[in-house]
Amino acid sequence: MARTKQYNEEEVLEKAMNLFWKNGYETTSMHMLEKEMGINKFSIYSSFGNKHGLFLESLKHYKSRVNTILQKFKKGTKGVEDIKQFFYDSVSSNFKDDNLKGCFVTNTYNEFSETEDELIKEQMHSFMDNLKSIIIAKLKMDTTKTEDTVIKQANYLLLAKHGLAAAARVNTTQEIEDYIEMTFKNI
Amino acid sequence: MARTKQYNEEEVLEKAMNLFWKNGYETTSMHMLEKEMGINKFSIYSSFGNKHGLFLESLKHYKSRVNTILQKFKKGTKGVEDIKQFFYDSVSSNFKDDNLKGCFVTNTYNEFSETEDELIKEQMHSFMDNLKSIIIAKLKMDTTKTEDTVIKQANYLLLAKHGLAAAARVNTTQEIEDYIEMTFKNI
DNA sequence: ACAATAACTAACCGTTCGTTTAGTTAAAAA
DNA sequence: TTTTTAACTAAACGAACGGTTAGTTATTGT
Repeated sequence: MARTKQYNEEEVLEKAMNLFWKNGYETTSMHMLEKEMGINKFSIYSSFGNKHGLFLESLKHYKSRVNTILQKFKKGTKGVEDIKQFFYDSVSSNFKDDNLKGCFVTNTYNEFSETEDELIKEQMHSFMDNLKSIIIAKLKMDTTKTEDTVIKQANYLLLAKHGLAAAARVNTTQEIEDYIEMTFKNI
Repeated sequence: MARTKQYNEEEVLEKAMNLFWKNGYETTSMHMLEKEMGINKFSIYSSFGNKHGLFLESLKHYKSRVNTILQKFKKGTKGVEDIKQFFYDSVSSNFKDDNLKGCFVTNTYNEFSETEDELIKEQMHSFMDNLKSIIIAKLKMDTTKTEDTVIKQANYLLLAKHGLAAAARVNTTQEIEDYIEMTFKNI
């Protein structure tokens, strides 16, 4: 063997993820990534292939990070109350260090909505489908709801979650809280 | 005087607006604008200064176009019912010619949320503030609501409208309709 | 100690970006 | 008809983009 890597791939990936999360794909340049990750282009390309590959890995890394919240959500037994708690958990990470970046998946969903990038779309759909099925499961815990009501409410909540993630970039904690409370008033 | 312009400034601005609306600011290149507007770079620069100026004019043009809907909204006398109708009016234009572009102002709001562009932010805030004051006026038509309730509901609806505009790019007519109906169940 | 090899640096690749400008064309004023 | 001047064309500008590569450095197994 030969020389060992002087950087930790997961560490620099975390930094890349934060930059992509904040600025989106197109706005983040390789130059910015070099500076933020603390390694140069050669190292980035040898570790992640290209900018697109690095972005995909950042997305996957993000998904594995939010998996903690998602697992807690899945395990809940309180139905609608779990969904509401999940909403709160999702935005709370945003207000930790003053970085209002929204949800990385939702941001990406919006930025790539007009493109034909299959790899990105696959990541988006798997995340959304998973989320939807969990929401449906929670709603069905209330056995008085009809199948039709469950579907309608699930669609509503998914859209509300989408909007919440987008709004989390620009709104205050209070506005977000009011929004969540109001959203669950009639569910 | 000398030679007359062979293009109509408002006509080419309309085309530029549609391109910016669909793709956002950064993704839209001057080359694309040349092709779409049907005039070349020189003409664009002499009429609109630069890309940023053209974008600002496109935004203003958009705002004057949606002013029709906004005036109708303002004139309404049915309170909450007017707000709901405004939500429907806002998304209906999207489904006319299969172009799911959302709301141009909201798209811009999201794209520029991390920048320091004062001119853009000014356009955003004037639009949002105006919208909020109209919503508050409509809510206050129900005199049984307390001031606190009005503010909370106004914030809720503003966020819902924001989310709706973002979702209009990716969701189906049915999902959008369900979302609006469900949104107003909580008011 | 030394050869092998992977990690590194830095300069450079071809494109495309937004913007400018030299040169040409055409319409209005004289 | 001639002069003036703005509208036009097209080529070029420097900077930045994502990506590559020749050359150097350092660590490993022998």
